[in-house]
Amino acid sequence: MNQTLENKPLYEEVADLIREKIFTHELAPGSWIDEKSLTTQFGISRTPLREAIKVLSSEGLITMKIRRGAYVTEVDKQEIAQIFQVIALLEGNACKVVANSATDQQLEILDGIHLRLEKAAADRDIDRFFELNQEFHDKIQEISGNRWMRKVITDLRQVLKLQRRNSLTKLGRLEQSLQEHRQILSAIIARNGDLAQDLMNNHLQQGQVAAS
Amino acid sequence: MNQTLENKPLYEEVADLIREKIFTHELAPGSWIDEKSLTTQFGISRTPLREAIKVLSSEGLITMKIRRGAYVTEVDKQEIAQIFQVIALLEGNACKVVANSATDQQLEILDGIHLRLEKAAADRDIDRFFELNQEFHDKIQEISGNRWMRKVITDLRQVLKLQRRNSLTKLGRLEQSLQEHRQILSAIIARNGDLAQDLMNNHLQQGQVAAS
DNA sequence: ATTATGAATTATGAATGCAAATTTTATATA
DNA sequence: TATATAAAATTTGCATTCATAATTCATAAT
Repeated sequence: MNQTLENKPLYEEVADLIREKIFTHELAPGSWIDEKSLTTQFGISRTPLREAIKVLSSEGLITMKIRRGAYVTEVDKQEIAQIFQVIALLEGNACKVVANSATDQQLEILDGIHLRLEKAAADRDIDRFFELNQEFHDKIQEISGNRWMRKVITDLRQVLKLQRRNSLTKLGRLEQSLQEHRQILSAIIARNGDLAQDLMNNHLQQGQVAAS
Repeated sequence: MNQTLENKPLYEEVADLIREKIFTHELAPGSWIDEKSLTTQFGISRTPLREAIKVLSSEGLITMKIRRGAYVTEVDKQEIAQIFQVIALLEGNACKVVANSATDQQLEILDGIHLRLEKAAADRDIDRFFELNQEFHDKIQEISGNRWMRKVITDLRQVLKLQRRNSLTKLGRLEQSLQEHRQILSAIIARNGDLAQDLMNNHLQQGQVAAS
């Protein structure tokens, strides 16, 4: 009966907080992680902090140097390109799976998200656009149903977020991106798996170019 | 001048040790990780042990339950299939890249590994066969040059190793596997990227079937 | 005999303590 | 002034300690 009501272990909350700091560049790539500073900032001891650092390290967000502390990972352009390549491959495949095997109901949900995405774009509501853009991609992965692929994509996207200038930031690219989403969705609804795959793959490769 | 000669931080060594225990099923899937037992076994304190556990947890090898310890992850058949799917997709792509852009020298190295693989198979040297099989796959990934793809594959392969009955264990499958490697290598050497991709993809999907 | 209650034990999560290594600062030497 | 050296301060890695939650065990009630 006693369902553990507890929230989260402290080290996970701390990991979340540090992730935020990294993504906002309050902790910029290459910068040193000051344990003492963070413990006083969070009002905790070093133990859960160091556990959090280890987690972030194995996620690739933090790089540890032996006996000289932890640093925010720096990713160069080439690595960004490599990560995009992997994500494009995986999300492309997810699109194919969705096109080939999603239920009509699922496609309706996807269509709904896209509709709201169009609306946000029309309203020039950038934040909402980003949010729904993410939701669109997420939903495709969810429908495709491969938990592990999803985990991989999530982890890699996280590493991409290390760079400040993310894709799609330019308004022009936004318009282009929307156009591409339309095509992807059409291909999926038309049950054209191969086309959907190619389009998504291309869509993500485009994003990479825009980011550089 | 002072190149840090130090080996590894303790928590990493401990993580390696626990990984071994997990792969040999000395710590079987679902079993509880007894911290006290491990600390006495390794002659260390709980701090580095718990850091190691956190790392293994974010690798997916260990699952933490709040306030009730860590357990070796159990993966069901469906998840194994999903992981295989992702690996097949990635390694297939790696093959394509290699076929399309490897230097002749690199192909010779690959050919050399395959030769030794044939030899091991002829000698019925199973251990050596496994080793070289792994090396063949690794080398393809190395040549394809995508560091992040490699990391993803390595991590996923690790999770696959949670199940005892791995692919290729049957001798019959070994013969079949060798045959498939031959074809893959041929396609690569023939610079037929699409074929190489399909063959590798298939090769890995076959492995999955054999594992079930 | 079976279930419920509470005390004793054990395990987890987190803070603190300590030794060794690194970095910084101060001082001496060329 | 620039460089080398030594002392001081900081930081890291790991061990230990402590509070609280979970489990086990013993006892009592039905």
